[in-house]
Amino acid sequence: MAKTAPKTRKTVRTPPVTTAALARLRDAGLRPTRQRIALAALLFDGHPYGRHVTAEMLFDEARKRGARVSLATVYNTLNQFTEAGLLRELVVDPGTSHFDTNMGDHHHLYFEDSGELRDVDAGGIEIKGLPATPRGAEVARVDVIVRLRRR
Amino acid sequence: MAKTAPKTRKTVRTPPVTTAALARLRDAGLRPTRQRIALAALLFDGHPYGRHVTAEMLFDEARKRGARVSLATVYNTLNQFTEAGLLRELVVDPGTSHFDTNMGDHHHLYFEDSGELRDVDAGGIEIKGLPATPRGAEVARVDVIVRLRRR
DNA sequence: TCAATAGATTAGAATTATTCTAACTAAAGA
DNA sequence: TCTTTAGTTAGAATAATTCTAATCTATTGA
Repeated sequence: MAKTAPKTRKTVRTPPVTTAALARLRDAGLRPTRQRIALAALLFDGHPYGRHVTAEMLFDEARKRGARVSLATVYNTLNQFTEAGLLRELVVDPGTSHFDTNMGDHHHLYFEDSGELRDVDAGGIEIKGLPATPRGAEVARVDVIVRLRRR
Repeated sequence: MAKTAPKTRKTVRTPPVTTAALARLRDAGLRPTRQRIALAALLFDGHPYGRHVTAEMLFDEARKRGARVSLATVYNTLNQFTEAGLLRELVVDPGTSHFDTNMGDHHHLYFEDSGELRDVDAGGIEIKGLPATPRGAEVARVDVIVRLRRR
C-alpha cells in the first residue's frame, strides 16, 4: 500500500464532504453523524426539484454507495428529518410511507401502476367550496392527490 | 334443552337475517357466508351516512357482537368488498388503511389528533388549475384530504 | 337423493413495514 | 483528563397485512 502524505496537524478533521448536507443538519439542530451525513447527501445533493423516497429505497441506495447504515436507522433518520422540517411525509399507498424533499406548497400526481409520484405546484391551483374549518381546529395542510392509471 | 317446533319442510333454509346485507353480497357476486353476512351487516346496516373503519376496528366490533371471524378474514373481506365496489380504500394515516362505505364522489376532513374522518361531498367543490392528464393515463380519482389539528 | 368434483373461502402461519430500547458514542462540564 | 449526560444506532420486538394449505360449499352427474 502506498504511503500517504505526511500529516501537517495532529488533530483529526472531518473531511469537508457534502457541505450542503452538513449545513442542513447543523441548522436543524441534528448531530452530523456519519449515517446522517450520508443520508442527507443522498436526499438533498443534486436533486433541485425534489425526491420521493421510501425507507427501503433510501436504504438500498445507501448500501449501493457503500454507506454502513441499518434500515432501522434509515427509518429513525427519515422521521427525525420530518420532525425537523427537512422532509414531508406522504401517504399515498397502503403499506408504505413516502418522504418528499420538496417542502414548498404543492400537491401530487400518483401513477398507480408504476408507483411514480410527481409534484404539482400549489401556486396555480384553487380549491373552491371547502367547508368552513370546524371550531377549535386549524388546517394543518390540504393534500390533493390525483390518482392516475394506464389507459 | 327444549324441543323446537316441528319442521314443516325437510329442506334447511338460511334464516332471513339482515336481508339488506345479503342482497348486497348477492349483487356483488360474493357467496353469502356466515362471516361475510356478519361483516356486511356491521358495515352497512343502519349507517345511512357511511362509516370509516380499519380492519382492527371492524374485527373488535365483530368480536363484541359474538361473531366468530379471524382478523385475516376481516382483511380478506374488506379487500374483496373493495374489489367488488362495495367499499373504497382510504389512505390518510401511515400504518393503517381505512375503508369507507360511502361510494359517492366525496373528499375528507381528517382530524389528526383523534383520527376522526368526516366526509365532504364533492358536489360543492371545484378544483381549478390541475395540470392536464398525462398522455396514456386517465384519472382514476382525485383525493382531497384536509388535515386538521387542534388549535 | 347422494357422492364426487371443482372452486371459493377461511384462518393460522409467514411476511413486510415500522418502532422500541439497550448498548454505544459523542459532547459538555469539572 | 475523567465523569456525566444526552443523543444516536441497530438488533430485537411489534404491528399491519398477505399468503396458502385445509376446509367448506355449490354444482353436476349418476
